[in-house]
Amino acid sequence: MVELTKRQAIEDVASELFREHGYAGTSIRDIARALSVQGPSLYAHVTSKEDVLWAIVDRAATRFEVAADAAEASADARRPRDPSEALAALVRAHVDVLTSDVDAAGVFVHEWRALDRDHRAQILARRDAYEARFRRRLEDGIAVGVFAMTDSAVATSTLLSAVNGVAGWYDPDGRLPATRIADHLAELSLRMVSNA
Amino acid sequence: MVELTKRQAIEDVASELFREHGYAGTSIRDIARALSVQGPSLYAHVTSKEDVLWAIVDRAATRFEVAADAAEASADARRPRDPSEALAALVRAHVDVLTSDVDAAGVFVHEWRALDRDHRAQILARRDAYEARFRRRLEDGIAVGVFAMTDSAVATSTLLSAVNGVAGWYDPDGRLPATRIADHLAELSLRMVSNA
DNA sequence: TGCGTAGCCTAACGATCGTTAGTTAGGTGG
DNA sequence: CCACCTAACTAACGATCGTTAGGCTACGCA
Repeated sequence: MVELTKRQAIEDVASELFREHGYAGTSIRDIARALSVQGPSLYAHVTSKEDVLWAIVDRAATRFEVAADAAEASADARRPRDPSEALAALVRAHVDVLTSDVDAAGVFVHEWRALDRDHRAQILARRDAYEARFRRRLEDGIAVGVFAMTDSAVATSTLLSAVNGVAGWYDPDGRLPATRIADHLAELSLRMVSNA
Repeated sequence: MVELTKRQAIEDVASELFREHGYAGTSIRDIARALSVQGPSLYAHVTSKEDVLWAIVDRAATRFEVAADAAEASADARRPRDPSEALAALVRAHVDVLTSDVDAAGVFVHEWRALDRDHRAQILARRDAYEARFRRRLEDGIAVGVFAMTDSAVATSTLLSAVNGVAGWYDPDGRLPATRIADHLAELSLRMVSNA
């Protein structure tokens, strides 16, 4: 076991199981079994099953937000007012986070519905804010003339669906290294919205 | 009740619930309650819960396949050996099927993991064959020089993730009619893979 | 009028769910 | 050596799961 704390080990194995079988399709005892422990033993480290889901989703969301902060800051410093550069940086950052922990990212993308009302509302608001970053860059590009699309809202959703799709097939031991995939997705994303 | 048979009514309401809460997160009694009926009453029309999921997924898969058949035949008849035309037709057909029954399509896209071994293997094989149609058109386009991309496998997966994303936000009563969305997705898809 | 039968009902089965309570074993510091 | 604490354990709770069995009711047709 490479984890520092038992709590972290629980979240890691829960991420894997939640991603494979879904939150509702995974029992506390399933998680415990993967850790060679009896079900009720987990409650020494965890207050509820939903608490585990929330920890995973919250952490993943934060990692996406922090990576996007860094990407935008660096892109704006390197080439100010260049929407292509900014969008490419956002996409690469997103794919980096995604590939660095596919399980947690997959849970973040697909299992937020299972959160309770408050947590779900909270995560939806953050997801909206995150999407708005991408849309803003698209609209900057339209204003400058480097991007063109029929509807920026549809394009934003489609772009994020495209990049999130990586969580569905990325394999850490696969043919393509993560950086190559990030570059590729940035290329596809840019072409998708670029003017002519 | 607009459905012809009770069985169809069950599948319709099950599609909605499976899409919203997932297969594992939906009980037989949940489905029955939505039909104002007691849980066990459903077993007069259904042999198991998995049987309902399989009916929904199988039917959705068939609708995608049939629509793709028609789209490719018509595109090849109208403009033979035009990969752009063929790809656009495939994308439009896909989005048409998706928007004509978002619930069933959403279940097909996300809940196939919950199928039992045989059904899951069956659906994965058909999904691979379906994806291969898109990839073939991409590679045709590369050969002719109208398309260009680093990796056709990655581009195919990304393209299908992008169009499947529509299932996540499409609203029949929303701002955009389905045909407009299909056109838009075709536009974005074509630009994503087109050569310069 | 009588008979099938279609479609629902209630009762109940064993299994499993998330979770609580109380207990035990093993290691650490005085 | 003993007190303590950590982290696991077993037992059990009420609820709910998918599913089976058997009965009641209302309608179609002779």
